[in-house]
Amino acid sequence: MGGGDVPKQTFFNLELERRQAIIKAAVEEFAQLPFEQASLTKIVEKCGIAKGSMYQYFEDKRDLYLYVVDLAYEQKRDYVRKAFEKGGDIFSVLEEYYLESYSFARDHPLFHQVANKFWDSKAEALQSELEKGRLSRSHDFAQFLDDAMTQGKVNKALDPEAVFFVYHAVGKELVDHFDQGQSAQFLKKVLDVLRLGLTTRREEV
Amino acid sequence: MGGGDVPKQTFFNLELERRQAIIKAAVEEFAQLPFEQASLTKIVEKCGIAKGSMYQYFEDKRDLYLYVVDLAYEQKRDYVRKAFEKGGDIFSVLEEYYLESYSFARDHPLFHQVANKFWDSKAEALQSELEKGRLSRSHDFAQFLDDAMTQGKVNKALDPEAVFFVYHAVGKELVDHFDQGQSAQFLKKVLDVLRLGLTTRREEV
DNA sequence: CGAAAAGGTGACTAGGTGGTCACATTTTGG
DNA sequence: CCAAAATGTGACCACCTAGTCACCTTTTCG
Repeated sequence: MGGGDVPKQTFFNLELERRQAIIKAAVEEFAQLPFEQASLTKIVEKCGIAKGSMYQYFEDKRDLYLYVVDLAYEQKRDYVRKAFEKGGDIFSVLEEYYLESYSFARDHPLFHQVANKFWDSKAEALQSELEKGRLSRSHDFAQFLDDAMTQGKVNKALDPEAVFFVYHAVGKELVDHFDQGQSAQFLKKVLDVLRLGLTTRREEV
Repeated sequence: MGGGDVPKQTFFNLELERRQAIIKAAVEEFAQLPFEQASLTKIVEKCGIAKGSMYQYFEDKRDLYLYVVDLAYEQKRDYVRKAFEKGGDIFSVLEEYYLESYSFARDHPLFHQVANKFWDSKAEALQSELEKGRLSRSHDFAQFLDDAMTQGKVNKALDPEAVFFVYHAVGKELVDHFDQGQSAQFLKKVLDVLRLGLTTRREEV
């Protein structure tokens, strides 16, 4: 989630307390509403600074938003990184990945909502950022899947693009529903559906 | 998608031409922007009627919106119905279903966008309508899946809720991407992933 | 000390929104 | 034919938005 212009230097010169108050208010607002509907006015009111001050720290609303989204993904990376470090086959890595995402959502619900809502943004001003994020994700997964297919872990007859498509869809839906208390049990069952497929297998797995 | 208050009688007393102009303008607006961001002012300007007139025909913005969404789903039903009439096993019905959805999106791109955007609505005023729609969908699918499992077409070891979850996620993503020119070929491949699962099968299918 | 630079401010602008209402026009029907 | 009912209208209301800028305060530093 590469930021655009990121905050100006003045923002980092701020006392910690003030900086944190701004971040807190912004995170709360952007967790509740998508970019287009979130209100900068409400943010400055919530953290008690003047409207004009905000424009000393950030170029505009988009700049503040992308900074907050960046913060959220920084936090999230600390969690999901563990899944890749542990290693194992593609299925155990994916399970670990979603388990870590789940922990992140539980430990940092506001950051989780911010990160998640980001992908639904329709605003013109965000489309290039979204495209960047999507490309980097699909590239990472393609690499990962390619290895698993070469190793014979994943059915070579499948279309890699279609596999990515399915995983992307299910992953997004999973993460979307973390707020609403989806259990780790259920996560396992969803991944089973993907692993095994719908039709009954004659072999034992 | 049961409407709320539906249009007032005055709307149906209107000359066809005027009524169609209103529908056309509303569909165009709601196809482009989600409910919250769509502008009633722009709609009345586009179809050349007075703001006040709109409130003679509809209770409010939500009422007009739900009417348009209803129209879209009426059209869509005419397409997807064919999938169920044809019969066949669960896999062929689902393939037919998405093929029909695809045709609908191609024939009525604006209606398709309206129907699709509906599910992303975050507005408080629409949540009860959304819940209604979701419940009726999941009920229909549950029935369908239950039969397929009883007949042994679908692996009985899978969790039905997890299967629904996966199908719902993938279905939504498929339909979302119809605008961007997804081919029938690709659709088949995505359904293959669901049918067969990721891990290689020892038996031939 | 004092001047210049940096930081803070909130009233203000311009532009939107959904919804209303007193009034004008048209249609209906006794 | 005329009154009453139905319909059409757009200026207007209250409320919101992102962003600006002239002015004030604080900090820096020669």
